[in-house]
Amino acid sequence: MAEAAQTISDHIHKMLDDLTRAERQLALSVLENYPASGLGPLTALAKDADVSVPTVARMVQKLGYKGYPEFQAALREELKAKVKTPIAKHDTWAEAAPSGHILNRFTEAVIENIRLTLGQIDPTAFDQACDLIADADRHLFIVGGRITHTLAEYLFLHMQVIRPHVTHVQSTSNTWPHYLLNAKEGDVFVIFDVRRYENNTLKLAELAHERGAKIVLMTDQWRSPVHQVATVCLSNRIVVPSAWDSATTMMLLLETMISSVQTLNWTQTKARIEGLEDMFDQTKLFRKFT
Amino acid sequence: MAEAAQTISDHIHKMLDDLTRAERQLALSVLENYPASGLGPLTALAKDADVSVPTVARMVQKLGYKGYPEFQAALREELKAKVKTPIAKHDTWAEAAPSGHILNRFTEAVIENIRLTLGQIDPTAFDQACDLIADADRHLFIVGGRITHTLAEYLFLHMQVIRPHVTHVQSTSNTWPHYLLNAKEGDVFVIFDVRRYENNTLKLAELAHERGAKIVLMTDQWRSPVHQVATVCLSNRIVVPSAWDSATTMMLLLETMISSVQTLNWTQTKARIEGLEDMFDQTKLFRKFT
DNA sequence: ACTGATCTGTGATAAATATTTCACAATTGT
DNA sequence: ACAATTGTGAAATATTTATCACAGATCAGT
Repeated sequence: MAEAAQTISDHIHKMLDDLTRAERQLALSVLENYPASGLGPLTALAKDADVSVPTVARMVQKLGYKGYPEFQAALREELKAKVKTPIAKHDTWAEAAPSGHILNRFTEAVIENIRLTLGQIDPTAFDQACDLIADADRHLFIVGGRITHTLAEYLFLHMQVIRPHVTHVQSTSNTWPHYLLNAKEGDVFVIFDVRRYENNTLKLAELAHERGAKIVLMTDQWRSPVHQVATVCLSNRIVVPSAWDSATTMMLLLETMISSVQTLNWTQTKARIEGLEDMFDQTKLFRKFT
Repeated sequence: MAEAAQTISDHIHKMLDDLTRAERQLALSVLENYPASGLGPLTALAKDADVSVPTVARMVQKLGYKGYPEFQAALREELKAKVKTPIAKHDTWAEAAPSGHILNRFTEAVIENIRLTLGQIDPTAFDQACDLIADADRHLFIVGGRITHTLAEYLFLHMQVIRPHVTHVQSTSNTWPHYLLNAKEGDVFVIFDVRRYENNTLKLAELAHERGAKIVLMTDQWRSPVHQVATVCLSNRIVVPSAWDSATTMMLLLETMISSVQTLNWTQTKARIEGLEDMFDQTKLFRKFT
């Protein structure tokens, strides 16, 4: 046990580079629900990680143990030690960092934001927003501000794959009035607006509303003035220990929305995705992953 | 084994009265450092509790298990569940929605991603990354791919405020070689690369590495090939119930990083922020329509 | 203090499982 | 096409578990 004070989890993590693919797959599986999985029989672990028995035997030795039983014994020792420590509270997310470390403070705040945001969300409103966004008969405009335009673009990138007739508008640009000319009754605007609320965005929203468009607003807990003309308003907690606001909660909601919308018209979407993947493959834009 | 609802520890406690002296002695030893001792071999447990082997076998059956292995399996299951529990107390995040609703399923997955990502992150590496990014003497290049470029831009927007000499590079664009010409030894590249990994990004990273630049890599749990030339590699869990991967965990890490970097050179940053705010006000960039 | 019933440990053994290791084929990446 | 990796199936080995008979210990009640 020359490996000093580091946990086996650390050790495995450090060795990750020296492991081959199957071994790494196994290692990640061990870490997945650590340490329980490593305490069962070797064969069970192999099946769980979807690798062969010899692979497990090989990796354990590569990690420096004489055999699987010795590895298990080490795990048990660690578990025994860990339980004894009264700091078993899970307020440390990054276990290797002190609880006052920014990693833990920030994560704690974000989780709290998520809890509060989700706790007061109206599932009906959420579903309604998804329905609107999924409806390919409506042109979809996605509007972001100075900071939020990255979120808007994230949504745009995905919607572009899922459905036709999507436009990304930046409210800080002076070209958005041109886009608005094309908007007709029943079209949908997804608008991002958090403090400090932007006048451009409000103006855009009002004009869109006048033209009979539906508005889905993604805002913060104090709600942008846009909410007065919004059909659906989803408000997020965004306060974190930082000089900035957090977009993480909104990102979560956004991705949930993307997942939901995609499910809603999967049949129509599937072909689009496959076509796109083919095109990417053909142009070799990406490297095939395995 | 109908006692599904309660923990094995509880169960043992309850049975304590029905046990004989040696069995009780054994049971207490099991509870002593629970559950580690029960996960080793039967003989070890017997010796540990200072009872005989048959006593262990007898007690296990008295507890209602078919044999010692089954008892161990139950312990492992409980351990597995327990590790997850600190967060799982929020069975339903969106209280108004059924637990099967996508809002709850998705959030559950993201929280799990966060837990796993933070759990295996190396705070030293994280701090090192922050130090590199905070160092105004090094030019900072931020590189994103097709999807990740929104994250890259999010980082860029903030870094632009916090420090000078920041450049946003899109690896999918064919203009990035021009940026690379300006990179000199000691400069820092923050590179985003998740599956499916992009060849352009890898090429860019390799060239940057050759020029002596430091590379901070934000990638997924399988790690982009860029990690071979990276100074710091931060890997994130990204799997969610969706056709796409989740960027939420990475966003969290990113914002934590921004917060940390900003704190590191706050004195230098403060003036920049104030100056910028003034400029926004003066140019009325956001008030055109008031 | 005695008795009888119950509990417990010993040592041995058979049965069951788990581990380790082969050689070789299939697969993968370069 | 070559080298490295990985899986397969099997067999040998090692370990663990379950159980037995029996002897000693314990204890309650007389």
